[in-house]
Amino acid sequence: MAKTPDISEAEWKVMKVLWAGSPRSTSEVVEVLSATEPWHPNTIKTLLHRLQKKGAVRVEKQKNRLVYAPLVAEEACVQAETKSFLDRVFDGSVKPLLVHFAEKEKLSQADLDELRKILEKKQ
Amino acid sequence: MAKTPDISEAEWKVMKVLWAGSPRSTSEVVEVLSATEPWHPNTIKTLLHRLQKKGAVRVEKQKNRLVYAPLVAEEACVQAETKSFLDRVFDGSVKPLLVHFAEKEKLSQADLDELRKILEKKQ
DNA sequence: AATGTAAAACTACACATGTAGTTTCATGAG
DNA sequence: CTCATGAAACTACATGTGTAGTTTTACATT
Repeated sequence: MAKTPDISEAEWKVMKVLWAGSPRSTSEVVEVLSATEPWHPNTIKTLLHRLQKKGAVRVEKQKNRLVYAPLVAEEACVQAETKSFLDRVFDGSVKPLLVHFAEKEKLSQADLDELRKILEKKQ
Repeated sequence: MAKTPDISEAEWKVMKVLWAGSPRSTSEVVEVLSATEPWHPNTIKTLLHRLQKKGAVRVEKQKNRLVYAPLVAEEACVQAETKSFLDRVFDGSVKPLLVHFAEKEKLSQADLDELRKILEKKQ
C-alpha cells in the first residue's frame, strides 16, 4: 500500500470526518466539524486543501462544489502514527508500551475483559 | 507535578540521554547522541537550549561548561505523549488502542505472555 | 601576557502548522 | 441579463522544528 503522508493533529480531525463517510462536500465537512471544533470555515478549507496536496484525500468538482474523499485508509494511518509514537516514546518496542498501558492507564473492567478475550483468541 | 512541556521528536532523543544519566555536560550529550544520530554538534546544542527555554531541563554553569539535567520526569512525559497520541488517533479511549495493538501489531509470544500476566495481576 | 581553541551565545533559514483574511468566480434568483 | 451570495482560490502571518553557520568569550598553554 502507499506510504501514508504525515497528518497533523488538526488534519486528523478532518480525516476522521471523511473516514466516517465520504464523499463529502466542503460545506458538509465544515458543518460536521463546526459541531465540535471552534474553527473558522476557512480554517477547515485550508486543512482540506493541505490534505489534498499531501495526497491524503482526493477532490472532485461537482458543479461548482468540491467533494472530498479519503485516499489513504484509516487503518494505514493509525499504523503509521502508532509506529511514530512507538519509536519516539518507547524506542519502537511494543512491550514497554503495553506494560505502560496495562499498568499506568486506567482500564475499566470491561476493557480488561475485552483485552483478555483478544489474547485468548490470539492463542 | 508540573505540566510537561511539548517535546519534539528530536528533543525526545536528547531528553532520553539526560534521563539515562544526569547531569551531563554539553559535550557529553553531544558525544552520546553522535553515536546514533547524524547531527551536527550545534544542532544538539540548539536542542538543549530549546529544552531549557521550555523548562524541560535545568542548566548549570560549572567553570565555563554547561551542565544539564532533566526538570521533568520521563514518566510524566510518557504519560503526556501517550495522552496526546490517544486523543489524536483513538479519540482518547484506551480500549481501541489496546485492541489495535493486540490485533494489528506483531506481538511475540513473550509479549503476549507478559501482557497476560499483567492482566492477571490487575484482576 | 598573548593567543589558539573549545565552548557558549547568537543568528539564520526553510518548511510545517494553526488560524484565518481577501479576492475572484460562477450559479441561482429576480 | 444582472447581481447577490456562497464557494473556491489565493494570500498571510506567527510560532515550532530541523538543521546548522557565525561571532564572542574565556581557560589553558607557551
